[in-house]
Amino acid sequence: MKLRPLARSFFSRDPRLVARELLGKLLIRNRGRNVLAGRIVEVEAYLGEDDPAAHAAAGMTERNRVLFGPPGHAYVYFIYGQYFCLNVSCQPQGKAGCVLIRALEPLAGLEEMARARGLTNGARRESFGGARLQSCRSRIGEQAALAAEVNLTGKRKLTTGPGRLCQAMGITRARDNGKDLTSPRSSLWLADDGFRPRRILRTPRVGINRAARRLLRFVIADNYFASGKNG
DNA sequence: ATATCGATTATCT
DNA sequence: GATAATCGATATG
Repeated sequence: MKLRPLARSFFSRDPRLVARELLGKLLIRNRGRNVLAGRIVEVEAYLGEDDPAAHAAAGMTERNRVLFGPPGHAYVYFIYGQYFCLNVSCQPQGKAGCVLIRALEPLAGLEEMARARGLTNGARRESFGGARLQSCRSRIGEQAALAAEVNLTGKRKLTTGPGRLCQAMGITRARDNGKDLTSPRSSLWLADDGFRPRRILRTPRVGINRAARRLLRFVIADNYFASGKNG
């Protein structure tokens, strides 16, 4: 399947539209020979200065200035003393707004991700593949299939959650804040592989106090890798 | 299965 | 000095 980068114009719109349409797209990390990739399955829209929950609400500061710059760039911030979160700037230059990427379905570089997340201990180490799960079911039987599902559970811990996915892909403020996400030559970029979500859910945003009732979280319905419920 | 809590620091008031 | 767009561990039903 061919990968198409997302154009600058894709991001130069209302964050609610961008959020909805980012579902199903790919986030790709190029690190020399290594490629880490995941499909976006959960996002949140943060509007401009009229959204009290947005970092842009109080106007431009040193931290959030990427939000006021050109669309399609990474806004990475540090939170709770230990995690990073990745956003994509939206709206034309001068107008703030962004989409927070909250969960990925991991597709490539899972061993690397597990290492970055500190999940390489013991039984979780091996066998992340879906193909292997199929083969377990047919060849080895129920016992092994059960073991493979344990691995699937582990797989969910790689990139479900905004802090986790940044850790898995090595995304930090120092490395990635302000980076252009529309170019395949960038070490971090967004792509369309033709996938379209079947059904999309809207819910309140997670972990905020202000404007807590607005339905600005978008999730691919029934996706195993979205945060919250289990698969 | 749900609830609560501690970690740890850049950023803003 | 208080807060925070989180996570993982622990406690409890």
